[in-house]
Amino acid sequence: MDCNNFYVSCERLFNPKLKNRPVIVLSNNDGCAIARSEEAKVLGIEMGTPAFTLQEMINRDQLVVFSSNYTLYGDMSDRVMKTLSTFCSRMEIFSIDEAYLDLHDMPYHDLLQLGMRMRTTVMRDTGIPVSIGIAPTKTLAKMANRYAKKKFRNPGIYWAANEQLIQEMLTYTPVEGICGIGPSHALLLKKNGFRTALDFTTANEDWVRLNMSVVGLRLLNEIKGISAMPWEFEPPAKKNITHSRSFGYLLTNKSDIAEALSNYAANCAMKLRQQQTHCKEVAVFIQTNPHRLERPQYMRSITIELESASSNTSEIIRYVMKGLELIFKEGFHYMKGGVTVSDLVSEQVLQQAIFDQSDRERNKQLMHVMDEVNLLMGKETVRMAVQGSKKKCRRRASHLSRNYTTDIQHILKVN
DNA sequence: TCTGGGGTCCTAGGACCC
DNA sequence: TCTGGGGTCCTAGGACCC
Repeated sequence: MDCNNFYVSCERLFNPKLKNRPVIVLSNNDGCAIARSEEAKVLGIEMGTPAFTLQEMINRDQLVVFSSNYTLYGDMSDRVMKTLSTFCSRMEIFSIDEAYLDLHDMPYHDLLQLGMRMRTTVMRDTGIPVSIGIAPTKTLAKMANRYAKKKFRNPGIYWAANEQLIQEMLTYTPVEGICGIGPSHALLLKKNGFRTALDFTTANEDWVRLNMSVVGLRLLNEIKGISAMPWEFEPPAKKNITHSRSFGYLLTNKSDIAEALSNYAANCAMKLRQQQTHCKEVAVFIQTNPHRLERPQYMRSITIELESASSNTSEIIRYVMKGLELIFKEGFHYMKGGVTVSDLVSEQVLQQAIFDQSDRERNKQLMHVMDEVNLLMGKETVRMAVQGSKKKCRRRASHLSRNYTTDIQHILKVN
């Protein structure tokens, strides 16, 4: 199952006038287009088109544009997933707008009918249009989903129920349309005479292993109908957590960058606590604008090992500041920076460093109180001094919609 | 002025061990 | 004719996903 133009669909839901109009949703900082309505696709707007190149269309009212509103999309995603899970408990949520359902043991003879019911129920209960592909393996199911979108838009569903229907789909799908084949492998395959997914099924296994590693081999099996991707019904714990952003403006002062990075660090620390892990490594990077080749470029990152694993906001900020000291160079216009925490360990199996003097239990309570207050009063009510004031938040989002489903102040009023 | 952010997995090669 | 063999761990870089 895959939601159609998900972010755009969420925005339209609360703004029905946007039906049949070209609509796009922009990335963070209103940088580029990351979701497009069908009408916007027809206008030729590609994924990743920089927003400033679309300004004229927006001014002439030919295009409606939104900043991304992840509070809204996240909540709508929960609703879609909950609705789907009433049909089948063996469900793997793959991304904010996609899920795999294991229909293997479903007591249905006609899976097409089941799929139709899922679609209409999700539409009725959440208002989000979805497409469904049904096939023997995950990769084929995903392909069936794309095939449904392209060729069977109206029912929005494709069931590759037998060899012949699978073959039709494989013939139609070019190699780059296989999920898992990116631009570089697509090029390689085409150079070697494999144009469609059906061509790929005839590829020699040793050749695939050699040129595309075990990942390619797995893919080959999957499109031959042999399942090679295990199910993950529980979301696995994250192995890294990154928070990185364009600053919104070019920064030259170390203190401004420090403020931004400490906010990113605080976010990482909060996510660590949410999944009950600590990190043993902190990495920081800063970079200038790579699109401005005429200006001096600088980009550096550094990874620092912690003395003992931590999820403490002030401690992680301290390491990030230390990293910044080491990599910052005067005289550049910095555009973007980020913090990654890695080498994560579960809170339970913590080992304290021998010379670690800090009062762990007390700090833990402090963090707990901070998280509770922030949960109750809104994100970032309690902050570390180095994070600066919330008002100075530089994120650009000039076309933000309301949090219709999560904030009582934002709820729609009906006259 | 202006071009996103957050992940995962795999491989080759080096360092190191007995 | 010929230099031992068999491992593990780490890292950087590549490829891919939404």
